Amino acid sequence: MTTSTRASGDRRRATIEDVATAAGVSVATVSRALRGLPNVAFSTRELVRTVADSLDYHADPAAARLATGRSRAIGIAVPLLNGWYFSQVVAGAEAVCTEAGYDLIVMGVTGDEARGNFLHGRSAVHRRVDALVMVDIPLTPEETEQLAGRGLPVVTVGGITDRFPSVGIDDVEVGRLATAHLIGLGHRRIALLGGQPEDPLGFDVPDLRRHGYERAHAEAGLPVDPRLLVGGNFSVTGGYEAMSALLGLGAPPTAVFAMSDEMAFGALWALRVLGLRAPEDLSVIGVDDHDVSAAVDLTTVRQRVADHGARAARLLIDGLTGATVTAMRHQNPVELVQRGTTGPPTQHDPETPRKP
Amino acid sequence: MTTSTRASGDRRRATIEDVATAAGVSVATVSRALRGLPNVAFSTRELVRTVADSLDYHADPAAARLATGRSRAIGIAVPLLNGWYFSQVVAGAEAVCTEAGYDLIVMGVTGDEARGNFLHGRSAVHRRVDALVMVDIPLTPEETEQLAGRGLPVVTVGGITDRFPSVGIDDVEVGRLATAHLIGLGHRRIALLGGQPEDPLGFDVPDLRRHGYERAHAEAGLPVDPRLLVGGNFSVTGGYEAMSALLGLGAPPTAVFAMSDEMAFGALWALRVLGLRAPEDLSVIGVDDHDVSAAVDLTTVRQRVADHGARAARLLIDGLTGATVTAMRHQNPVELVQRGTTGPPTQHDPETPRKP
DNA sequence: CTGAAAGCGCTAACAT
DNA sequence: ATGTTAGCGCTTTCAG
Repeated sequence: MTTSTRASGDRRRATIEDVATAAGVSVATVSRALRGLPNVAFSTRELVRTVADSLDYHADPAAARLATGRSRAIGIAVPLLNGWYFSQVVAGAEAVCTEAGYDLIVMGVTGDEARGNFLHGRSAVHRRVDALVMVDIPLTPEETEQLAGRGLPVVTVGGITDRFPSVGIDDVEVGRLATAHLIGLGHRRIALLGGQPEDPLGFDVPDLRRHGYERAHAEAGLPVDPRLLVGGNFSVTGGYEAMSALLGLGAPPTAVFAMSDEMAFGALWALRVLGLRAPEDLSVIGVDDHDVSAAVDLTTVRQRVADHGARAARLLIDGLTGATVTAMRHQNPVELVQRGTTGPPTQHDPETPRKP
Repeated sequence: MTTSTRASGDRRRATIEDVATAAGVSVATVSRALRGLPNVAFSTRELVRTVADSLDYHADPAAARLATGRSRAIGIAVPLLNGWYFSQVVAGAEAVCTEAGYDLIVMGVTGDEARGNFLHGRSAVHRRVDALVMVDIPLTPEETEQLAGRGLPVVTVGGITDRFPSVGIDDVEVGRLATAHLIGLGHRRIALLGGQPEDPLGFDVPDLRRHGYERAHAEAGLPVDPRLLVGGNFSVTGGYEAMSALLGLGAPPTAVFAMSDEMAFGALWALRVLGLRAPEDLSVIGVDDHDVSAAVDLTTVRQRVADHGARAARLLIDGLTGATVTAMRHQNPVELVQRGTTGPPTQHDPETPRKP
């Protein structure tokens, strides 16, 4: 075969000089004309455009970057690119960037080591991007400072720092809303599927949602049973395992609030395996309104995830183009979407429906 | 508030000159030392490294790109970044790129207009990336030529061209495998949930899988009922709608082969809404082995999606670093994962289980 | 083994 | 309105 590395039509790309020569003007004029700068005669501009087109000329971004200091690229750092939530955020950001003529550079930042590299130097952050969106990357105060010290505009999605604007939702409210829904239905033993118990640093979304869960209990004058708080790793299998464990408890819950729909899917899976059903045997509520949530009739707290990414990108691009960012926190609304996996608790003895 | 656009510690970044001066050597030596080039005294190299570190120096990628012509970035073009399949591919590519020290620039290319812009010029393809992976972007022969003419290494994922290496699966086999499974179970009226009937250009995965579906029928001596071939748009809701329509047919199918798990989820959804169940009332099989497929017990044809992206990136990076790409098509294996949504057809009158 | 210097392609003063 | 020119920060001959 032929290696695609050596393609055929490898004719040298046109440079600004080629255009200038062909159009009979100077390179400066070409630059001005093509970028829509003032002080170019209409006819000249037209001419230059035509010539440039015919030569399929486009300014080399690296050269432009070197000369201007701006790269027209924004970076987006996400832990684990797979996972519905993150891909939605990236999709939202991508749409805005593309439409604004910015490139989007995605960087997976998973684990402490990657975060170190990332924050340190070698990574793409360096001078490749004009701005950065950090999606739920936990940052220590020192790291925050360090990043801020880079002089790079940053917007976070999800987490909140005291240095950068952020976009996200009221996570406490999410937890409260979901839990109150369950309590309102009559549930008293409500399990919580959250992040890892040993979550290293302050990725605080799980904590906030748990606060909401606790608050709802407090508002209803209900106690929280700590044995009902388990980690589900925000994944389908994590939810499955956590739910399986919960169902093995002496006094299992009658409902579960999963902090993400993917964990809720895992919970439903665990129920099915044991021959149990939602909401008859146990109610399940998630968070996100994942694409397949409607398909499995999952009650959930919807958030407009793609919009988080879009707003973050918009904020950054607007800031880059001179606008002043006006608020620190950009809160998106959440909404309870009541579907079929939640209902009143059944009155049968909770001990009965163990593994058939 | 303070706009993050004007950050504080905006001290000028160290340049190679700064390092050279501080180390008392020339910039050329710094360049050589830092990039591990030969002909640098061990002690000099150590010195330069230390100084560079202490100055937090990192070569400006744009300047390096300008001088070398290489950007250490690869682009990945995907139609719609959301969607499980694409985000998996991107995740796979991202992992390889990060580990190889390449940036990954994602570009959403949806619709003809975007494809035009993309292939033409303005987009990031231009000189920003050293190589490009095109994920299921339909290309006319002319577009293929045009792209090849750019002299940019390209690898496609999914689709096959006669110009670029590609990675993917045997889509005909996927269709055959899924359909044969159903036929083996005793099904005779098997519906097909595929792409859009009016699919503009040759995004040919749906066609190939349909061929497999037809082949399985042929091998079993079974006829294909064209009324059972419907488009599901590769989305959950598309699958839902298509399945709903199928169930309204005078003689509904007893099984359905959905070309993606997401459509299969939609099909299951439609069944549930009508009070039907899989596999009792109708068997459902998908393709992908989506994260939630196990959770809903969906039988499917598994493909290692993230690996597609990883291999594509690997191929490109290896090619960039001098290796010769050895094959045109890199086929990943597929595998039937038998779960609970497929079973023998029920013998009751197919007319009976209409909407209760 | 190391240094000097010529670019890479573009932008941004500064002329004119 | 347009042209000249000095960089931007790095790599890479070519000398030594």
